[in-house]
Amino acid sequence: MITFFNTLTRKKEIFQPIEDKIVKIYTCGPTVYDFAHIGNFRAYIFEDILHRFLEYEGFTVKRVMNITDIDDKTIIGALKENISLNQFTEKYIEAFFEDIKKLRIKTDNIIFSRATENIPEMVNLIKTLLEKGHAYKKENSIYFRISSFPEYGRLSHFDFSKIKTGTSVDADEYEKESARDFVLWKGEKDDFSWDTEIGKGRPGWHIECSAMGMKYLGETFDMHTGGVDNIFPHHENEIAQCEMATGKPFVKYWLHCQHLMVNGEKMSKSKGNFYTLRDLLKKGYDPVAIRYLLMSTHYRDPLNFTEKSLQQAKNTVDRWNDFYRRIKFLNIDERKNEQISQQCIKTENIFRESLGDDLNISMALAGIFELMHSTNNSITENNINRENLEEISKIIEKVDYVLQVLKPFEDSIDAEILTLIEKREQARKEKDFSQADKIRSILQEKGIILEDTPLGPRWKQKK
RNA sequence: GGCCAGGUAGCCAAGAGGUAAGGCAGCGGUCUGCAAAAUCGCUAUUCACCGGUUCAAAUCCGGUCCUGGCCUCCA
Repeated sequence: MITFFNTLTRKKEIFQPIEDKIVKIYTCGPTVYDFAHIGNFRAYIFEDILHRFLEYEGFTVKRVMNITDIDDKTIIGALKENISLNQFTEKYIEAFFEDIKKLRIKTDNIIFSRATENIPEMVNLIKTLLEKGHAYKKENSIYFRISSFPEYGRLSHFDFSKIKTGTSVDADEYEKESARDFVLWKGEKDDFSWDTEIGKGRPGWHIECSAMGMKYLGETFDMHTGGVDNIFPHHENEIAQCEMATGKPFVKYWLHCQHLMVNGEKMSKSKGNFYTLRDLLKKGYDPVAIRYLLMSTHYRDPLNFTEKSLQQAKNTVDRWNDFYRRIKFLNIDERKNEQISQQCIKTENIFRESLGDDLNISMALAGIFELMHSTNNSITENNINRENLEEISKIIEKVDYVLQVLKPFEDSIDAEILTLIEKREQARKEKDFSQADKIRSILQEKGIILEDTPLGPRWKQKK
């Protein structure tokens, strides 16, 4: 059984996709006007875990992520640099893909959909809304008429009769019938316009996700995700647009992840308290550790980012990899340990049940640590055989499809370093420990860490 | 003001009526020529606070305090 917390009902619900074994997910993606910060990536990592877990559970996942390449910020950026919108957004799109690759966020089986490539779909949706009387034209812009959707506020659980309207009113929105009405189509006011059946202009923000979601996933689909800051107004507006246009429910499950905090405050561009992935990599942090840190707190809890936690995450990831390396290269074949075999089965069950419980990752990880613990114990007690080790590495590899913390083994090494390792072994045999230690520290400076095992020295790259 | 999330050891973090998982760091022991890795042991009578319900509460109820978010672009 899989359950997810649905923002719509504020409850954990049993997950039942509309079509058996197929899950259709729309995930809100980046606006490509700058490098994404790690708060943004927290959301993408959460979605990545969700996606990978559903695949792990045997679902076929059909997923769309939008790339918002037309909005005020991208336009301002392009104007500032005096280049075309495409030229401007292209470099941030590229950067985005570089970054998510480093964070091991999957890109296969995902449709990355650019707003600028889906203008006709948006125009069609707006046309439908106009025809049905849920939208109206004022000046050259088109607005959604909220009064025609009585359920407005269902997702955010706002009672609009009790809420004051926002104070800031956009200059091009003064003609709205009601202050809450939101723009579907912004009438032409600069060069960034499309000439369409509904007039010259460009799409509003909310319409793009609706149009692209329905284009690829249908009028009703399983899941829609994003950060909690998208609940209102973005996702609320999407529901309004889609359900008024199609007369059908838009999305079954809404999942939202909490913010990444810095010094107790939301990490955001406007506050200036953000780290980009690039900032952290420049400081020498390991992208896998960053992934681990961002995924190891439950997605619905706020996570306070500190470099100290990042260091902790790095140590944990190192331990994980040390363990994996250990069992892969261990040359031991004593008697089979039935308890370990049992525990392997148990570990996988815990992993599945925990992630199936609204992605309880702490619990899932704890299960793996228990297995590591017992395995190490069994190794010390010589109570383990090759078959056990294979069972264990199989589990570790399997869960790693979801977690993505294992690193490839270093398979090549300089001949020069190899010679140094041999020289040190020779020195140790001759009990010339000062020479041996000297070589060891030289190697360390070169980023090679030595471990002396009963079976001879083992080396690893310093991480 | 309305709505929402959260407050559990030095740090991170599970648990949601049955007597505090796990990780990191630290300390002590084993192993080692010394390290590293591994391992063993120790590290919250207590879960923001105050009442209440119960045989039993970190978990339920009432109240209080604190932090953050949304209500305007935002993952």
